[in-house]
Amino acid sequence: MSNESLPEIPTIPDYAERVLEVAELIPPGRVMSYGDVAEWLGEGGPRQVGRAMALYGGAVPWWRVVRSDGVPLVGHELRALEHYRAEATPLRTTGAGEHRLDMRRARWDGAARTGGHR
DNA sequence: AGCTTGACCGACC
DNA sequence: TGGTCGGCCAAGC
Repeated sequence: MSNESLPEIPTIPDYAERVLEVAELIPPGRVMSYGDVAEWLGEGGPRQVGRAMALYGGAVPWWRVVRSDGVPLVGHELRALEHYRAEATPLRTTGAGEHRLDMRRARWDGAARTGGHR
């Protein structure tokens, strides 16, 4: 018998939960692309990771999971850039004066290594 | 069952 | 540097 007075507990799909875990592993000042996360996870694809982040990413460092071209999350550019500046994440300025992540330097592959070093 | 949509990606031009 | 195109894979309608 379910107690109808209890608050509804949002259930997070298992896959999404794994995505969130990976997001939490990314060290400050570094980022992973949606595709990187999917690849490391060995399941799903970039779009699945994107969906998971869109729906449940609010509780984790969402700004460290980005598009592979380094464009800050649309709709949250301000907040994201604030974090990047605070974490000293490598940025680059485009000709139009827009800030984008310098993926060459900011991309983190540490999680892809089993052991350890670089 | 089929079509559209999405916090995507890589190749091309 | 920047725009377009096709592919991708699951969720919604």
